[in-house]
Amino acid sequence: MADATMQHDPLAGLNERQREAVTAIDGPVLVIAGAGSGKTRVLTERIAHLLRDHGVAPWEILAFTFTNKAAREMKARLERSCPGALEALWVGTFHATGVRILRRHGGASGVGRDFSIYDADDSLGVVKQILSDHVMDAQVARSPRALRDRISRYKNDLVTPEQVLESARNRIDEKIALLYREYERTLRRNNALDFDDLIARVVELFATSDEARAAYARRFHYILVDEFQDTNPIQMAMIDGLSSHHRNLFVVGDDDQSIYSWRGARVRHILEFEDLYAGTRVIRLEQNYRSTQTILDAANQVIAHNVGRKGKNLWTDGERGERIGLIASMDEEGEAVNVLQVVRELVEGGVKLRDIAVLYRTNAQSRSLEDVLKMGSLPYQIVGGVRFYERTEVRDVLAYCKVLVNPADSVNLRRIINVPRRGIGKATAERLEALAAEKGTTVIDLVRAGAPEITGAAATRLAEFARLYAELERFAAQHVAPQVVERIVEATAYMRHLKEHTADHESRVENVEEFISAAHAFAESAEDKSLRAFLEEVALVADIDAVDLESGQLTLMTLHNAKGLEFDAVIVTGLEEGLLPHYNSIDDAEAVEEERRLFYVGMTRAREHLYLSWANMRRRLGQIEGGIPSRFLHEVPDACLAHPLGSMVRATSGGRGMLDFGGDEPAAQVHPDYESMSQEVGAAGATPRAAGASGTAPSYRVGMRIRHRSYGGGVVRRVEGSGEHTRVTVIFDSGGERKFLAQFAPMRPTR
DNA sequence: TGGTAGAGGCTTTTT
DNA sequence: GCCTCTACCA
Repeated sequence: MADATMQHDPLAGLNERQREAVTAIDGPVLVIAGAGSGKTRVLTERIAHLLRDHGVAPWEILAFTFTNKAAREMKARLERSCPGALEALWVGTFHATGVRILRRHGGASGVGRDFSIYDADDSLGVVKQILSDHVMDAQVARSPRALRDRISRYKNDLVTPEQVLESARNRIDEKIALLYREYERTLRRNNALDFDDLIARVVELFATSDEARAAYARRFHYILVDEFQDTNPIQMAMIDGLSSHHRNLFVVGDDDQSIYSWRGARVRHILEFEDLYAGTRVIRLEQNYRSTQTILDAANQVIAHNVGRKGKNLWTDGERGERIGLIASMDEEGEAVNVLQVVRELVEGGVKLRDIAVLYRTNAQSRSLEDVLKMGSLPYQIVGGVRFYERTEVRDVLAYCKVLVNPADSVNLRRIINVPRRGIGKATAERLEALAAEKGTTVIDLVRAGAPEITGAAATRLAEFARLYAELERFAAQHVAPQVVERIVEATAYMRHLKEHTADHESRVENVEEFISAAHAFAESAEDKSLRAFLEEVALVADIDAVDLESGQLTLMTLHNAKGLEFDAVIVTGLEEGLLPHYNSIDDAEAVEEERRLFYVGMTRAREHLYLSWANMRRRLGQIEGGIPSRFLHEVPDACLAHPLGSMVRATSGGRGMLDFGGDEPAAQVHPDYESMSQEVGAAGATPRAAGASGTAPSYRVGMRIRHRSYGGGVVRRVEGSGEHTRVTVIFDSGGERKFLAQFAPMRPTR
């Protein structure tokens, strides 16, 4: 063991508190880990310490992370510090771990081992199907989405349909309880589990079979939980079922970073952990290794406005650092242009593009940023928004896969039975479903059996579909995931369907191709290359899992997605009343505190440079609304700001125009003199500012020949807008057509 | 049964 | 402002 320690000492380079956390082996431990205090490191080193210095076997350890990405990274780090034998170590999200347990315990969870995993969209399909099959109160049926969310909340709070029914106070509540019950039945009939079930069924399994529970509790001697502040009751029940026996439960979290209460997470779990687990050792990590003192001071001051917290104060040995920049803009487009300008200045100042993040409260805010970025030449990646696997064309192909793996899946069968169109209309589909219900069989079995009740033209078409399905089924039985996916696309002539029936078929075809590539990529790395395994991976991936922070691109994402990440420079945008804090939270003191935590999470992502941005006007749902600078801005001490907030607010409140910051200033500073800034504002319409200090952008005319740094020569086809909003559409000699923002595009006229 | 146009909802955040 | 669903007609 001495040798092992020589190779890698898990305790080297840790501070006293971190060391204490790593070496507190037995019994419950609660680590309150402030932002940037090295909690990931503590978690990994603790596992390494258990493995190397305490003779713990890898299969005795179970660690829960918040994302698959975090799990992957933790495993990679461990592979470096203690190579080998990590196969047996369980590190994953609650959902992924739930699936692992449920696949092993097949029937115990009320579904077969080959169950489908329903995502939010599938669940919504179930709710809609129930609403259309059963005549429901108009009031109940109004919002299927809200109903689905409500069912999800019930499940996360361990509330059964029966309990909802008992506590129902009116007819509507009763109807909802019945709908919830029917939803659960439908899922079982379809041999499907939704996201919440992946954890709920494990809890149920533990409750009904003490044998199963004890087997896991005995196996996993050491349980670790990351991001503990974001666990919800059902996850807590799972943790408790696994650890109540030996009580070797190590949880790490930060009550100030609890931002998932809407998903049922309870800060209570961290605040009351000591009461739940008697004899808990509490360790606080408050030394921050990430941010400058200025950023920490600002974040500390902001979060101090919250009442419901344990209280902590982050400090650092490091530099005071530069002050926080403010970006005030006229509207969201101006904000986007200013943000791009600041990014350019940062890059000129030596910050790498991949170390810069632009954060926002809602996905919708990414649009204006993206519009501007598209026309510039900065490579960027957007995390989230319309998710890849939620696109119609991808879901269609996915639905074929799901039905092939689990033929009882009537929701997805309904999706594909007439896609591409094959003349099996709504009437026939509903007839089949009614027949199946009547006979106590499944739709697919009726299709396979040829359903004698269906006659005429519909019968012929149904027979054709049955033939197609049988062929795919035969093929799927003998081939791996990528081959099956390709076969589906081919046999259904899906690409032709896209070309004939959709307007934007080019990008749709690309998406389907990307889906096929994803299947190939999966098959290259996965051990189990089956379609079922592929579907499982697809179901559990989150957008953030795919983010490549090494890719050299600027990253745009929501504040929620930024949790756990860090960047040299962070720009938090949309700091306006109504956006941050959001409208839906503004009237509720507790909800506002969560919004403040969200802001706090955003601020503490930054290592050196932090910018806060707001706009005076913003389009929301097609309406233009006035933006009042967020109350949170006023909570940042003036001493931390590069400019007094008051002057910046006054400068923009008249709505005179977009503020422009001088390109000659060092990266961290906004324009030093707001008076001169205002003058520039007045002139902004006439003379666009070029990026950096290179003077004004060239003026473009239609027909002019240009040369672009990346795309080469081309001809100007259109010129729109004026001043810094000027957009130029260029047809390149290489064939492509592109649109640029004149002031930023690296191109010039050639004659 | 399939195509189209208009209405209506949505957007807070996601495993 | 955009997407999805519904109603109605061919």
